[in-house]
Amino acid sequence: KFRQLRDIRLDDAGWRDTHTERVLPFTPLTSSGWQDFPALNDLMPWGSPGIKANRSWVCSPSAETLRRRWARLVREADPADKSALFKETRDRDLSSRREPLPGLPNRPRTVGNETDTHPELARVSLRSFDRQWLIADNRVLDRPRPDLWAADQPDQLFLNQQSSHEIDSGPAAVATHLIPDTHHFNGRGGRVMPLLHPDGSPNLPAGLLSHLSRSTGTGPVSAADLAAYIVAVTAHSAFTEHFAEELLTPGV
DNA sequence: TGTCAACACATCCCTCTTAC
DNA sequence: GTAAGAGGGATGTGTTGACA
Repeated sequence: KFRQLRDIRLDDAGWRDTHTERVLPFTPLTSSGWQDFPALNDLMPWGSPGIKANRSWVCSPSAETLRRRWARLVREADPADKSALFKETRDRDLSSRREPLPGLPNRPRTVGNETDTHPELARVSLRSFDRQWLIADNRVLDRPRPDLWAADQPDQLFLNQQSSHEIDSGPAAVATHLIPDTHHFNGRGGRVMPLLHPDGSPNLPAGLLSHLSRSTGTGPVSAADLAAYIVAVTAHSAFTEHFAEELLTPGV
């Protein structure tokens, strides 16, 4: 039923997906049925890497620990010590000014001039099945991914696939309702595909749900139904073992 | 139109831990 | 002791948007 969604042609540069115009590496034809299925990117076109703080102190299993760290940073009077505590990088330093993340309060001061000792905290998915607290502040996150924060909503579901490294065991995709870290999948990158856009509309090709509703004959198919189906098919080791050779090229 | 800063993405490197 | 994997972080390259 999905076959018509994947239409790949050969050109001078390699295999090109005619829907996304993405050039794919040469891969041999297989008898596993891999080519018969759509890529996850085809079903959920919008994706993003997860958040990347580039400093470990902003994340902890304990919210109280983060409050203590933040208060210690804000109260530090020595500029050198404050800089060391903060761990300045190319993208964030004590003088950085940033727009607030969607849905979070504005903090107009730089971290260097901050006086509020109460940080904004959020639950995030640091690794698969590893939920932790994060200081949800654009001034301390090198790659905060504002789009993901904008898409955070009660019915949201983030699917995550390994997009940059091969996998040879375990599930080929994982799901979480919390905003994932960039290394959420297995500590090695991964691409996050939200089920819903920031405006609440499904992150699916136009007409897909109605097509599935008609072709399956099971009644209305919702975005959540499709996400559950994707997880049921891909998020277990049997899928990875069956398509082990194909998964040497990252992407599900 | 050119410059610059911010951002996106991928990749590489270093350190530490764990298994053998 | 050594190799492999995991985790954290730096950085190269390209894109985009603001602004002079």
